[in-house]
Amino acid sequence: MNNKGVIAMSGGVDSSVAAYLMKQRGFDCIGVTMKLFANEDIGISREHSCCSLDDVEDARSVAYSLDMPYYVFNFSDRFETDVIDRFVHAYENGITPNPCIDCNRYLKFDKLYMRAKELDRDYVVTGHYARVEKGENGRYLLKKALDDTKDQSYVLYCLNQEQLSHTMFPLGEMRKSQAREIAESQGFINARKADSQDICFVQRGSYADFIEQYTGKNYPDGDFLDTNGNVIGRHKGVIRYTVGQRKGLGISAPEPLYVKAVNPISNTVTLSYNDGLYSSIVKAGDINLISVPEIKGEMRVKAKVRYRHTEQWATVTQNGDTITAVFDEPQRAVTCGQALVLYDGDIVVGGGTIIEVE
RNA sequence: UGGGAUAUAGCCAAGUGGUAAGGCAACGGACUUUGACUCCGUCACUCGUGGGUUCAAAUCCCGCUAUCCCAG
Repeated sequence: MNNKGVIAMSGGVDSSVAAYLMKQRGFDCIGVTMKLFANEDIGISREHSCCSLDDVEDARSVAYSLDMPYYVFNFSDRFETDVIDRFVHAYENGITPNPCIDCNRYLKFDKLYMRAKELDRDYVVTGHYARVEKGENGRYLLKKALDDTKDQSYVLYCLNQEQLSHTMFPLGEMRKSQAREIAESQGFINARKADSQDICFVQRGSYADFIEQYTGKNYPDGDFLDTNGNVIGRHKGVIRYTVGQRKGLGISAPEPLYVKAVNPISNTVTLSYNDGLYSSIVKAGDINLISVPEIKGEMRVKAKVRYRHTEQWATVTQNGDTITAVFDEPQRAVTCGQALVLYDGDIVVGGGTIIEVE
């Protein structure tokens, strides 16, 4: 292991501070911004995205002030195939993707990691709020950030042992406010920049508009169904709905209605009242286990079914490449395509993509 | 064209003489490095329509219109 790293710099505060901290620790780092999508030059400005080329100047400025070499890597091909296409296909199939997870899995900790190796650099460094530690059992552990209000371990559950052993998250022990203070004291141009949010490649308008533009397809109207199969209205195309959604249904009822299921085959969307949205059994596939090589028998964990979900007690079992979680309490609007991530205290046990909900 | 009932916001709906509740939907904002959820805010100078009574009418009276039901 050498002490050379590649810092993924988005142009935001966090990755800038991460770069600063690596320098403080005496690492030899270069700053890199991944160019992930095109169409930057047609006047679309995106202030709050995590990886827009508009942010390149900020990243470059910070790298310069840290006296750190800085490059832009064009990963837009890979981003299109591994993030955008997956995103689009998911919605077309009535499931709800989390593109941030794919971007981490395929871009930051795969493509970028490979590039780092080519450059004889052992570490990929990002501004994520999470921690990596070597466990007593010899495995590298992914742990929650100390600042649990900013914890991002959920979107990192895909990292395997090799990746974790070559990953550093300098902000994992830090509070967001501290990061801002450092950026401020260093005079970083982006010290007061707003936190990023929303899907970075959806420039403006809704993700559904993006999908229609991107594919050139038209997703036809169809029926809204109640839980008995009665037609109660018309939907505007299956890609515009996700389980648990309330807004935009346009149907008045005694109580708010929510999307219970999206069925692209029949081109229908089933609606129910809030009561009908709860489920206890969640099955996930395409799993990645971190703290243990496998789950033997039943394991008590806390689990999350979406990024911003407080962990809930569950009992999990593994069956090959799938895990099944039975929650102590039914969970609301568990959605296929989102990740099921398991925690043992601060430690990420592993996770997978939700493929079945009962 | 006999009888009865009902007309309040996009939808449902309270309000029977004292100056238009509430829910749903919609819209706006907050929250949030995924989609959602949630929270906060806005949303009838007006009660089918034309008259009348009254200090005061969505509320009472008369005509008209529309819709529904029962009879034919």
